[in-house]
Amino acid sequence: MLSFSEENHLKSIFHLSIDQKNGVSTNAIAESLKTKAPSVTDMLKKLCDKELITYKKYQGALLTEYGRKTALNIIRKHRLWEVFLVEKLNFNWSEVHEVAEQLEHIKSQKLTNELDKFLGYPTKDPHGDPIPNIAGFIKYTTKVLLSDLSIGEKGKFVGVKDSSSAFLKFLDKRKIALGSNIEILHIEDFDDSLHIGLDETNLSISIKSANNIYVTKI
Amino acid sequence: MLSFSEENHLKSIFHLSIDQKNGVSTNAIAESLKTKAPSVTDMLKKLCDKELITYKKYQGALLTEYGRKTALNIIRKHRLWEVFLVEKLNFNWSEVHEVAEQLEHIKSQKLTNELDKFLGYPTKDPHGDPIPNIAGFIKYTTKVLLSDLSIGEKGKFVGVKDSSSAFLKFLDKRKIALGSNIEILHIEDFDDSLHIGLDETNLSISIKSANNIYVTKI
DNA sequence: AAATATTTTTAGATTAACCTAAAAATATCG
DNA sequence: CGATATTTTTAGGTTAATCTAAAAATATTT
Repeated sequence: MLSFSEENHLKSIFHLSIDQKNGVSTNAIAESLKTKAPSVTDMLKKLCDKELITYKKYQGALLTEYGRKTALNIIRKHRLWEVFLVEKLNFNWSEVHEVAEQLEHIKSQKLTNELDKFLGYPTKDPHGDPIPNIAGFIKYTTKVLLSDLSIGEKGKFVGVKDSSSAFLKFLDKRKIALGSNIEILHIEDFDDSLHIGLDETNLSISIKSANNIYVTKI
Repeated sequence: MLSFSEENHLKSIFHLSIDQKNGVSTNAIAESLKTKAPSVTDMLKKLCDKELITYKKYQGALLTEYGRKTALNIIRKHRLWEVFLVEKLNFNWSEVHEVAEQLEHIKSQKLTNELDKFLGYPTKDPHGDPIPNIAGFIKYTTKVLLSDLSIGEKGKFVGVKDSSSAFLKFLDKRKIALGSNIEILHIEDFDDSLHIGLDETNLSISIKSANNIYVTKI
């Protein structure tokens, strides 16, 4: 039975592995968990003993297949709870993360699978991130950053990169919601800001925002 | 912010206070939490510092008003989650306790209150125990043990005293469910076992079982 | 490639939540 | 009521998860 801290480290390693072929660095994990490097080193040794990761001194951490499955199960729970909070309990997508961080640690296979069934086997969480199925399989959809589109191209808003509360509220205010259709109308030369067509209206967003918005080309 | 252990101690003190006018004893708490007396002594000092209980050496623990409200909030969450598990996720009443023990520690006022709303503001959990409302108010119903009824008296099954999984499964097997109408037909002299009329059928149960079944007289 | 900078690990402390063994206080019983 | 039993506390130890400071290894830069 894993502790909350062990689970959080695994999850962190999983997320940091995505854009990283080699081992995940001690410092990166420490930063993502808001702890210090020595604490992470201790934990890496423990996770290695439990065969959840492979770890050699100074070489960073890599998930084993067992560790990967374990991490995916935690992420599955996190995202299912997020769906529950938004669809059944009137939470906004900007306020689910903190609560899901707690709920993801509840241990009960039956709970997870019944929740999945109750929600109708959702494949995406409220931020557009894919939900691993019971076997740990993730259905990725090809998506690009809004900032990668050229003038005249159109995309459908399918997810956010940084799902911080502040950014999600920013999107709410501008009525940019998952599923919105976005067309690049113009790119400002001097600050790279984008003029976009959003469903029926037009607006302007910064390059920083465009770097946080995932779309599928249409 | 209270730790899980602090919350569990509070809950234990609350439950043990029910049939106890004086302070709750260290040993009783230790037994209910499956820890040892010295661990409880440590925790009582801490809870006293936090003004959740009053505690004098050798005198046992008494909840303050603040401690009582805090304990009731944990119990409220526990019982709401039990309702959720049974009504929405197909759990049996004999398997909800363990999971609710975890879920009761999730910290989010909004979650608790939205869950309450989602469930239609239930007043009883699946074992017939009352659910405190948001203000910590509990609506007690007058109930007696089945073993307190005399021959010829009738009662409606409204709750269990010991809600151990084994006892709940025993009730399931005999189709004794919350809401069942029970009539005392005969009491066996030599072992105090009861012959009862249950809805349309008759059966015999031990005095030990009758001591675990709450009914309202009808 | 040597010097410097950065990262990571080791060493040793701290805190929370538990424990055992023994001492102290309270309760019970003849 | 005094002896004995029980309960509770104290004293001191353990483990998990954190920390700081310093040492060691790796990476970068000139």
